[in-house]
Formats: sequence, structure tokens, C-alpha cells
Amino acid sequence: MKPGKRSQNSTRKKPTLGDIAKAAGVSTASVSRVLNQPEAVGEKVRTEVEQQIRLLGYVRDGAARALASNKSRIIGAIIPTLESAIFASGINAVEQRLAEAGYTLLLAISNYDLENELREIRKMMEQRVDGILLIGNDHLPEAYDLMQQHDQLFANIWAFHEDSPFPCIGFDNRSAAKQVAEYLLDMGHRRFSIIAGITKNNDRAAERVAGVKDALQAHGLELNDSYIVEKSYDIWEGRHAARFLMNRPRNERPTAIVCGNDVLAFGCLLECLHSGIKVPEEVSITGFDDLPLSEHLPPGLTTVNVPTGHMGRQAAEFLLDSLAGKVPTPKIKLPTQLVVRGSTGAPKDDA
Amino acid sequence: MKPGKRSQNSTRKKPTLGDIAKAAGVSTASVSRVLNQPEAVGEKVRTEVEQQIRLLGYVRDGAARALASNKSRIIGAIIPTLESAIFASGINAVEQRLAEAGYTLLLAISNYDLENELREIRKMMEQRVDGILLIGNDHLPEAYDLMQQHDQLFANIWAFHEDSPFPCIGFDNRSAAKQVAEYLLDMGHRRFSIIAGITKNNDRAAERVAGVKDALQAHGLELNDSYIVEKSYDIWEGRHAARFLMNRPRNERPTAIVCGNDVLAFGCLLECLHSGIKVPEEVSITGFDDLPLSEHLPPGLTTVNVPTGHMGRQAAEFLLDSLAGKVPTPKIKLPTQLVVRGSTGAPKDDA
DNA sequence: TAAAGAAATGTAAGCGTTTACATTGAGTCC
DNA sequence: GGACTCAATGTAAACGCTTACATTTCTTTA
Repeated sequence: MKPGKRSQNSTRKKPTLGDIAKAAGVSTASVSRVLNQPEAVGEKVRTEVEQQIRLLGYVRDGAARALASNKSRIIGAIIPTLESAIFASGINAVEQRLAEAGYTLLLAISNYDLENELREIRKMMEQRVDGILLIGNDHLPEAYDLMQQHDQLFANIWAFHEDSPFPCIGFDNRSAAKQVAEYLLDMGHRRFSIIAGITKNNDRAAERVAGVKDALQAHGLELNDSYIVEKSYDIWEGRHAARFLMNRPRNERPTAIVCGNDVLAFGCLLECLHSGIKVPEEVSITGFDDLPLSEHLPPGLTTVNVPTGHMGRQAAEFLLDSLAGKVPTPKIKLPTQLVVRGSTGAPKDDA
Repeated sequence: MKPGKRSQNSTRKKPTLGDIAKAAGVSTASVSRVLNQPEAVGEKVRTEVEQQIRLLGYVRDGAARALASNKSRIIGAIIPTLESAIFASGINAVEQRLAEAGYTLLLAISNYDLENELREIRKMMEQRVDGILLIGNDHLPEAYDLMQQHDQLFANIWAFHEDSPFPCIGFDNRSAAKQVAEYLLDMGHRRFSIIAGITKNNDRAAERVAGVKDALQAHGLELNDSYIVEKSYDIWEGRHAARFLMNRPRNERPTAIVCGNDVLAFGCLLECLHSGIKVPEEVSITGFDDLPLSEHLPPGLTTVNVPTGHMGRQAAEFLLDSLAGKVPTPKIKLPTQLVVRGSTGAPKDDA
């Protein structure tokens, strides 16, 4: 703040395009071209301009650029939380792909609150983001309205719906969960429990529950509400739920617990470990996400692998392509994969 | 893109401040005031303007705002990776605090590569971010130069150095690690191993190693290089390292393994679990970070609790205060805490 | 070698705000 | 009732870039 004796020959004010132009003895248009389409400029001018840019320590002004060109080179993403490893990983992939293309990522966190999300969408639109990424399909109507009214490019990720009117890049949570339940049914399980995530405002969590129910119904089984617990994604919550579910007469205990994600499954698994309940002998446990830890936690968690990295990259790609004037497929369904590990097995007959 | 029959009475072009002004029959200055300092405007004008804003679905233009006001209301943060839960958690806190203040977070990932980091710093400065948050103190001289030359507000987080010439909000990695080693020494351990993170370009990782060495040296012990392993923060890497270290004649094995972070410690612990090595009877294991899982993983990981949430909030606060014209303390040292759990114990005499 | 086309460069009008500064209008005080 | 405040509002000049269009300078080509 104080003048200070900088070693630089700093002229106090940051140099602008115009300063560079003057220093190089060319017009601002030429400088702009050197920066944005160097191939359209003569060798001589280019080197001279580049020289001056380096000399004066010039840094472009994104705001002015955005204003003049109507492009911000910023992509926004709004996720429920960064505390969840799986979102963090997906966003990581998005950022990497965007960075490759010279874009920057504006990140906001909704805390699973749609009002909050709407507020962040608005803020992002004020920042003129070129595109927005949203998690899931559950968003306020106002959010969709706002974006459509302003021709805001956006896409939903993490969930795929054939019939969604909006672009979505994700997987089918419902059928993936169904597959898990079917696998357990095939092994002979009949008494199920679900430790679900909070389903309110969370289509992914709700669909996973629905998927399990689908499978059970197809086998003529019904799931009593007392066997479905909703918990926030937290290890302790998983442990509490497990304790609640397994703290019943043996013949009323579930033989299989389907968890809404790996974190809940960890809690469930660890609670069993702590309280001496044998997995999978006494109870089979499944997760969803396939976090890095899942393969290591003995006895190894059976879960659904979700291609977060791939999804993130594809999502970024979709926006980038759209911005480049291409017309990419607005719907991409990514495959999930059931990963069978030690935490599941056939139910014991005596159970 | 195509006209489409929108239900809205959309006038095709997005309304600007001027449109609102015209519609409300006032000057652009008044509209701007309603938006930015409503208290300086008459009741009548304010309500009318707010009405029109709602009616026309007006959204402010951040680029124009930034250009005219020289403030972007965006804060940038560059972290090594989002795959690490601990950074994700810290950034989560930063974002929350920024959002409260109406700021937005621009996030970039360096992949532990300083060249990359510099590139991202430049991009952020082009986007005119009002402040930048960087992890650790190891940055390219060019990065520091660039920021200083442009009077760019920034702060280093995750590491604290009394004598750093730059603002830093963090903790003392070195003394925290030293404390861990001292605790183990006090319990009687003499044969140590370190599974460190990659120390190159990572002052935090390097300082943790240094801290352990400090403690050992104070006890007249020296750590043979073959007992120090550097691994990237990954469970598998931790497992491999553990296997390598424990795969020695019993009397050459370490009785205590200090890990550079919890993820490595998880790997180490799990490897022992898998290969039947008793923890802490045969070997004590410590981590660093105190991730949510650490308390649950049997036998419970002894580790260093790092106040990421607090740190993130403080860091955001520092930038916010600076931008508000206050002059906050540029150096904040946050406390870490040794959390003793089951993974550590006195070495067995026969070991 | 002159005409024509292509390539390189320049000119200047925006882009949508903010914000000094100027103006207006209504109280307030003697 | 005139001089003076003070609050509310308006005017218009930046802010730093992009880009359509105009102009100049080279190449070609016949």
C-alpha cells in the first residue's frame, strides 16, 4: 500500500492494453490480436508486442474482456457439499478438464438446500459464467426459469433421466440400486434394511431407495418402514443406524443392509466390527460410490462403482463443446458397476 | 437458441441497468444506488425500481461492475488437489464464509505442481479476483513477484511461519509432528520409521519430517534413511510402505511408524490388519489430520487434529477484512492437537 | 507494371456498470 | 422571505477490452 521501494521499474498503475499498444507503437487492436489470434498478426508486430507485454508485466483484464466479448471463460458448479469425497472427486475432474481449455471454475456449495442453490445460481449468472453445472435433477422451478429466461447454458450431472427436458450427464441411480438389491436377493436374502441418505430435495438418494424397492417388489417382497432409516451422510449416523437396526431379536434383524452411500456403509460396517457382529455371516452390507477406502476396509465393501472422474470430464466437455458452437449430445448415460467384495454373502440359514 | 415460444414476455435481450432506469423513470445512477446502497435512496424511487427489477427479471452484470468499480467480489483459491478430504474440507469452510459475505469462490487445482500453480495464479489475476488463497509457503518466486507487483492481496494457509514475510494463516506443521514423536519417545519407542508425503515442493510434508527428526535428535537418536519412505497420499502407497517397513527381521522393525497424514496411516494400519500384525502391540502408528474416519477405524488412529474448518473461516475472514479496509493480523497461528487413540502404545520389551 | 485480391493494421464504437460532481427541491433559521 | 443546509436525484465520464469496418501495404497475375 505504501509506496515502498520496489525493485521493479513500476509505474504504479497497472499497464493496460493501450499502454502496451503505445509502447509497441501499434494499435490496441493489434495487441488484442496478438493475445487472441496470434496467427492473424505479422511476425514483427507480434514479437514486439510480446516483448512489451513481458517488459511491462501486463496482465489481461478479464472483466473488460468479458464485457466486450460477452464471454467470461468461467464455468460455475454448485454442489451440495465438498465434505463428501465423491463430489470432491467429481469436481476435481471438472476443474482439470476446464483448466486444460483455459477456463476457470467458480465453485459454490448449497448444503443440500435448494433455496441456497438458487441464490448461488443467481450469483453465478451475475458473474456471467459461461455455463453452470448442477448436481441432480431436483432444483427449484425458479432456478430453471431463471436460467432459461436468460439463455444460461447449464447441465445436470450425477443423475441420468431419459425423459428429462434438460441436459444431463450421469448415471441411473435407481437401476444401479436395483441391481444391488437383486444381487442380494439372488444370494437368498429376504429380510432387507435400507440406510438411506436424506431423500428430501435429493433425487439421487430417493432414487436409490426406489431402486431397492423395485427389486424387492419384483420378488413379491415389501419393505416395512421401520426397516428404512434416513441418515445424513456421516459415519456416526451410519453407526447409529446400524445399531438401531441390529438391536432387535435375531429373527427380526435384517440379513442385508443396503446403504445409501459408502460413508453410511463404513459406519455400518465399523459398528458391526466394534460390536462383534460378523460381516457377512450375520449381515451383508453394501454401499454406493466405491470410495478409495472401500476396497481396503476389511472385509472389503460390496458397492457400486461410480465413474466420477469420467463424469466430471464429460460434463466439462459438454459445456466446452456447447460454447464452441458444437451441438454435443445433451444426455449422457454413464455406466455404473456392481463391485462385489467381502461384505456380502449368502444369509445363514439359522439367521 | 431458436426463438421458441417462451411463456415469458421476453424482450429477447437481457435487460440492463439502463432498461430498468427507463422503465422506472429514473436515472441509471438511482438504479445503481438502489442496488448498492438502498439507504441512500428515497422510498418511492426504491420501491418502483425494485418492482421493475423483478418485473423485467434483471440480473446484474458482474463484469461491468468489476470494470467500473474495480472490485470483482471473487476470491480465488488454489489447492494441490481436491481428492484429499482435508483440503476439500478446508475449502468448504472458505466457501461458506465467503458466501455469507456475498463473495464467490474461484477454485483451481495445482496437482502439487508449482508451475501449474503459477499459471493458475495468473489466470486468477486476469479474472481480477479480489484476493487469493494459496496452500503452504512453497511457491515460485515468480508467483510472489507477480502478486506483489500487481498489489494482489493474498495469503498462505495451512502453514504458519513466524518469520514469513507474507500473510499466513495456519499451524506449525513442524512442532506438531515433533509433538507426535515426543509422545512416542515418552512411551519408550526408540526404533522409528516415517512414511512421509512427497516432500518436494511441499513444505508441509517436509516440515512434518523435520519435526520428527527434531524430537529424535533431542533424544540423541538418528533416523537412518532406510527408515524414511516418501509416498504420495494414497492408501495403497501407505500399505506398500508398511509392508516394506515391516518386512524385516523382527529386531530391525520399527516399533513406531509416524505417517505424514491420515491416509497413509490408514494404509499402514490396514496393511497390518490384513497381514496380522498387531497394532499397537507390535507397532504403533500415527497419522496427521484427524479425518472423520480416524476415530472409527479400529483400534482408533492416534493423530494430530487440524482445525481445517476454523482455518478456512479465518482465512476467508482475513481477506474479507483486508478488502473492507481493516488491517487484520497478517499472521494467525492455529493450534493443533495430539489425539491419542488405540493405534499407539508402549513398545513390547521383546520387540 | 498496373490492377486486383489478400494480408496486416488501424479506427472507433460499444459492452453495462459505478461514481465524482452538478443540480434540484425542500426544510430550517433569523 | 432570503440564505443556507441537507437529502435526493441526475449527468456523464470513465473502466479496459473486443471487433466490425475502414484503410494501408503486400503479393500476385496478366
